Amino acid sequence: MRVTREQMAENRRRILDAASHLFREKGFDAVSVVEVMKAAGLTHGGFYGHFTSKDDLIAQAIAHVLTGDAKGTGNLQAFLDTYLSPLHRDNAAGGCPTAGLASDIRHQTTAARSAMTEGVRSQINRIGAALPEASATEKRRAAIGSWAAMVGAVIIARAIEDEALSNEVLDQTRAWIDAGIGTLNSETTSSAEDA
Amino acid sequence: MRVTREQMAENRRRILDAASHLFREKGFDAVSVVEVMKAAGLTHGGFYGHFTSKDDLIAQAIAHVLTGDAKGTGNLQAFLDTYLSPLHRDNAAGGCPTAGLASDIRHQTTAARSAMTEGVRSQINRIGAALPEASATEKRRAAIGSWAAMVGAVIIARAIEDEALSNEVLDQTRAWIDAGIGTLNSETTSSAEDA
DNA sequence: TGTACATCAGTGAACGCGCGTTCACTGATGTAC
DNA sequence: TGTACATCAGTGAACGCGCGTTCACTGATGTAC
Repeated sequence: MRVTREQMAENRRRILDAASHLFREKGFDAVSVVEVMKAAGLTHGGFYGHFTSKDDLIAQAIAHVLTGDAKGTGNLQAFLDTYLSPLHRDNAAGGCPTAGLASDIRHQTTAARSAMTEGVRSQINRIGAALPEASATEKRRAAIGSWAAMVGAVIIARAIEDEALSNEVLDQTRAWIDAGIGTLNSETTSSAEDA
Repeated sequence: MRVTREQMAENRRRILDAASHLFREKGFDAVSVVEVMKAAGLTHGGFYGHFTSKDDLIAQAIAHVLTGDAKGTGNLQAFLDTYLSPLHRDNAAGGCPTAGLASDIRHQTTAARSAMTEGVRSQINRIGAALPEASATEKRRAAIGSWAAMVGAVIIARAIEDEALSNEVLDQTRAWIDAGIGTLNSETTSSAEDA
C-alpha cells in the first residue's frame, strides 16, 4: 500500500533512528533487518526499497547519528559529567556512537568506516574548542587524550559486572581528566611564555 | 580416533588459543565454532567434548587469555610504548583482550563478564604498581585514568581509516598520559606534605 | 611383558533455526486529462 | 474540480545459506589379567 512521499521520508528516518539505537545497544551483527524494521513499525520486505543492503543501512545509520549529533560540548564540565555518568553507561542505545560502535566497526565496509572517521575527527575538534585557553598543540593533545580516556572508561564501565568498580572507573577517569586539564591551564601560560 | 590424555589437553589448549585470537580479531559473534576448530586443526564435531556450548567457550577463552597474560607491565614506559604502538593497533588478534573484547562482552553470559571483570581489576592493579611513587589514592586514579585512555585510544585508532589520524590518536594519547604521570610525580610530594 | 577388550576423543553427516535477500502482489498515491 | 489509471511503498511468503548443536560411528588408547 503506497504511502505519501512525506510518509516515506519519515519511515526512512524512523528506520535509521531505530537502527542507530539498536546497533549501539547490541552491535551490528546482533541486530537483524527484521528487528530494525519491526522497531520502525514496518515489515521487513520494504527494507530494500530504502537501502541496498544491511551494510548500506549500517553506513547510513552511522552517518545519520553523527549528523543528528549536533550536541554542543560547549560547556566542557557539563559534557564530562554527562559522558562519564552511570546514566550514559547504562544507556548505550541513546549514547555516544563512538563508545557504542567503535569496536564493532573494524570489519565493516569502507563507507561505514569513513563515516566513523569523520565522526571521530569532528568530536576531537569539538572537545578541543571547548578546552580552556592553551596553545593549539596543547589543546589538540588534551582533546585527544581526554576523549580517548572518556571512550575507554565508558567501554570498560559497560563491560564489567561489579557496579562499584564500574562507578569507580567513571569517577576516577573524570578526576584524572580534570587534573590533566587543570595542569593544562597553568602550563599554558608558561609554555606560551616559552614561545 | 581416540588420542592420548596429553594430546587431548593440548588440543583443548589449542582450541582456547585459537578462540582467543579469533575472538579478539573478529568479535564473538563473527567467529563460528567450525572456524575455531579448524584453526585448532580439528573438526567441529569434537567441540562438545571439550565445551558445553559456544558461550562456555567464550567464558573459558577469556579466562584463558587473562591467565596467560602474565606480562609484567613492570617498566611502565615500555608498556606504554608497546600498548600505544601501530603494531598493537594492527594486531588485535594477539593484543590486549580488554581493547579487543570489552565492547563485545556486554551481552555475553555472566561467566564471561565475571572473567572480564577480574581482568580489568588486575590490570588496574598492575598499572598502579608500575607507577612512580605517589599516594595510593593518586596511584589508583592515575592507573584507572591512564588505562582508560590507553584502551580508548587503541579502540579509536582501530576504528578509523585515516592512518595519519589513527597514528596521531596513539601518539597524542601517549603524550597526554606522560604529562599526567609527570604531574603526578611532582604533585605527589606536595600532596604528601598536605597530609 | 603380552593379549583382549572396554573406553572415549575425534569424525563428519544431519538437524532445526534465523539470517539477509527476493519477489509477486496490494492498494493508496500522484498525475494526466 | 472530477475521473481514470499508472505508479510504487509496503506486505508477507519463500529462497538459499551458515549457524550452533546432535549423534552414530571409528579406531587408537588405556586397562585388566
